[in-house]
Amino acid sequence: MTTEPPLSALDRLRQRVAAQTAAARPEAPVSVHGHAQGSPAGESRLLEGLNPEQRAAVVHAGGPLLVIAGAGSGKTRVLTHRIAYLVETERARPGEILAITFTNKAAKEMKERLTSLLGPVAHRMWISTFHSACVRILRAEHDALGMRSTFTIYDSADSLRLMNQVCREEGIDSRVATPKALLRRISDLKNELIDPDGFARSINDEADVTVAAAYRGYQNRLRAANALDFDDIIMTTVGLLQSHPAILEHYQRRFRHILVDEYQDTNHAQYVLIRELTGRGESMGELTVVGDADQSIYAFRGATIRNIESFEDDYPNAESILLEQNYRSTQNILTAANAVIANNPNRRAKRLWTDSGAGEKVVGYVADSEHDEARFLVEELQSLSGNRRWSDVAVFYRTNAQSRALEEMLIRAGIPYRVIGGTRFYERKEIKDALAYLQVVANPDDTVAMRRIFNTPRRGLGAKAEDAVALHAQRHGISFGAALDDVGSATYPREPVSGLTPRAEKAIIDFRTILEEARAMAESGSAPADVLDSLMAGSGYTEELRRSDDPQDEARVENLAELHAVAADFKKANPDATLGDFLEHVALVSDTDQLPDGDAIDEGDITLMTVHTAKGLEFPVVFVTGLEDGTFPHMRSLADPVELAEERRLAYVALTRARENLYITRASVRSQWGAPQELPPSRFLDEIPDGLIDWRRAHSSADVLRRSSAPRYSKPSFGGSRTGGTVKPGRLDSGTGRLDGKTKKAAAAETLSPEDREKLAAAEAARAAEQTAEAEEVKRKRAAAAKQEEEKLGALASVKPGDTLIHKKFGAGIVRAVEGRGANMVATIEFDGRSKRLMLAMAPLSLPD
DNA sequence: TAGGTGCATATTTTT
DNA sequence: TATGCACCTA
Repeated sequence: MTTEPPLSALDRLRQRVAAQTAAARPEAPVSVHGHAQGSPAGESRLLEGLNPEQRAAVVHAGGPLLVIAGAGSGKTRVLTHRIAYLVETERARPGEILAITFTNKAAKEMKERLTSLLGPVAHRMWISTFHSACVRILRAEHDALGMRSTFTIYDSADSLRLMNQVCREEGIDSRVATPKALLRRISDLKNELIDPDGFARSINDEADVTVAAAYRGYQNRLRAANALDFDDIIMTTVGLLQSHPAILEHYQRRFRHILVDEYQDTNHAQYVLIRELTGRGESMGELTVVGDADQSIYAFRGATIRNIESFEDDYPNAESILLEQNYRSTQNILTAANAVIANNPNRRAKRLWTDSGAGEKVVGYVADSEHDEARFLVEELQSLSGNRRWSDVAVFYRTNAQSRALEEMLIRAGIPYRVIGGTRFYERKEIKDALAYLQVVANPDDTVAMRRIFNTPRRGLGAKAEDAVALHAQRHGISFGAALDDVGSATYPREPVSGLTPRAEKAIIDFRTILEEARAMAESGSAPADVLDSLMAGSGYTEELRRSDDPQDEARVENLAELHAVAADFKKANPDATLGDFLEHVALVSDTDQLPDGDAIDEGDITLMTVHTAKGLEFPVVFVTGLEDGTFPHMRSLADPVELAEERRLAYVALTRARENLYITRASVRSQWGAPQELPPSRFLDEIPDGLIDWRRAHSSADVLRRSSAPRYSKPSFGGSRTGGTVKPGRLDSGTGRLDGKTKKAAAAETLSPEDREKLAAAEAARAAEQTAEAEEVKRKRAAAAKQEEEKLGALASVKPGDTLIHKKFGAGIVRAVEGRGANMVATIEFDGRSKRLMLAMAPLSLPD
């Protein structure tokens, strides 16, 4: 990102013109105004090749502008060209521009495009996500907030830990209100800009009293820890601007031009933030928002389509421009997508079209199982392999769990792939631990991080020691971290922490020393990676992982090495960066940002991701899998028309990612956590006109059996119904693309030295011997368990809705529903107002006497 | 206090 | 299926 692109003819011209105009007007160093080479006289090159609507959006001046941009209609092009055009025509200086995106990746892409259009002056613009922009403002204005600039950003896992603490300490019964549900509520409140006081005033039922207490307790603790959660970042910024007119004016003056991408995904807080920054009346800044209500897929996070739908009411003199011409997909793909989205009620009519021709039909396949679906995918990939690069292909699914079956088959076929998202790097335990160490170094008051690592790795500090320190902290109104300073000796007027064994005291003092050393390093400007090393070595964290014989811990060491590399890279890209900057980067950057950027890959891998992650991307070949009612649309949306509409928009997003070839597949039986379930076709499939689909297989085996009035409950047959096309592993060149975590491992195994390989073999032999001994024991145990289970199942197998069962913990409950069979039988049971899904084989359930 | 076991819980989606 | 928490025991 820091390397500058090579000079193009345009660049050279730009520099020459810039030199001329700079002499006349030092304010505008980059104007290419008036240059007319290769374009109609007097016309900017930035308008070339735009259709009339796009052009209108680029040149629009004056009042607020709403660009409704259908999928693939050249939205990013319009945004970047509009910004460049503003600068070129001298209506704006680069420093006056604030462009907001939702993802770091989109921001990065926009920066790159603008740099290539305008040159390095693009760096003077603020092009960032809502969250980074707000953090930047908050760090600059921390004094006005009464916070230290070293504040920590809590991710949802940190928030959850903190909420658990709140529940424990405030005596909130976590069965009445789970910490997760409380956080959900609080997040909604923050997105609506309602603070604890505001909420307390509006309470009207008993349950809200708990929420109010939790909210207040949670917020107080965040403050005490000098920390903000994700939602706070926006809400606090809005609060800051609203309560400090001088600061607000400063930013209003600075950002004369505000552009917001994906406006349909803004929530109320973000909406207000933009409104405040834009200002009103005479001095109002120029606002451009771009979005597509049909692609709003983040309502669950507080996004509201209302913002885009009522833009014209919010800004009465607004102009709207509709971009319907699609430059991405074939007409068949667009017609399919249009047909699906047309089923959503109350939407503003919009129909994408293209002049690029009908293209191929959409290919459909009905599989018997998720394995069969994966096999179809692999077979198609193999037949494509001659004329496509792997990186042309993307496979989408509704939920991350679905990637598993696909991955297994891809591995078997030797097709290189990468999974975006899933178990995120930064959510791994060892990474969170390591970051907690760094966080505590940067912000000693960060209680969540401090308590996380207090006894990690184990240093003999258990609950007792932790309680003693926490009590001391509470008694003196200081943070947990500050309380550690009072172990052994203390600063007047405080006394030393009491209630610690000498052993615990020693352990704490050692722990403190490690942190102090690291803090000294950080303050003297050491690189974050070096601070990390010092902490991991000093605390014995890496050592403990290395000694462990859990194979997972080996991967953990590798992950820590990866984190080290990330820190080193960051330092390289930002030489002046502090430890705090690194932590901020990590907190605000998602794994989605590791998506390969277009041309950076040659052969590459195929890409697997959720539909949400796919938003904003495009691929020549797209597989949309799992089109079953219950999978996509998701189970939880089936009963609610509002949620179902969001699922449909999600389907619309999925279909419109495809440029040339679109595949849609479903599995008639899919196993979700163990139990196979038969699922009907997705309603979205029915919404696609039949003539558009080339069905390779239109019915599952179960369908066929049922039709020929075969016994209803024959076991669904897995695969086997298709002839030919057996998978031949190794038939394909698996590509020289970059390696992801998985392929890397395989590569490592191949490059082992002979000695290492011998060692490996010996270790494996020893393990095998051990295992045979263990296996006997395990077999015996398993037989006993099976017998027990069988006895229990025998008693419970006939349970049906309406029956009463007794649970060891929850007491008597009424069975509401029963799913699955045999060992996988799951019952939904209602206990005293709370309903639980329990596995009959596992749960401590018994029949009433 | 550590380590084992049992069991509940989860599968939406993310800055 | 896999993970993580809560409880119990050594």
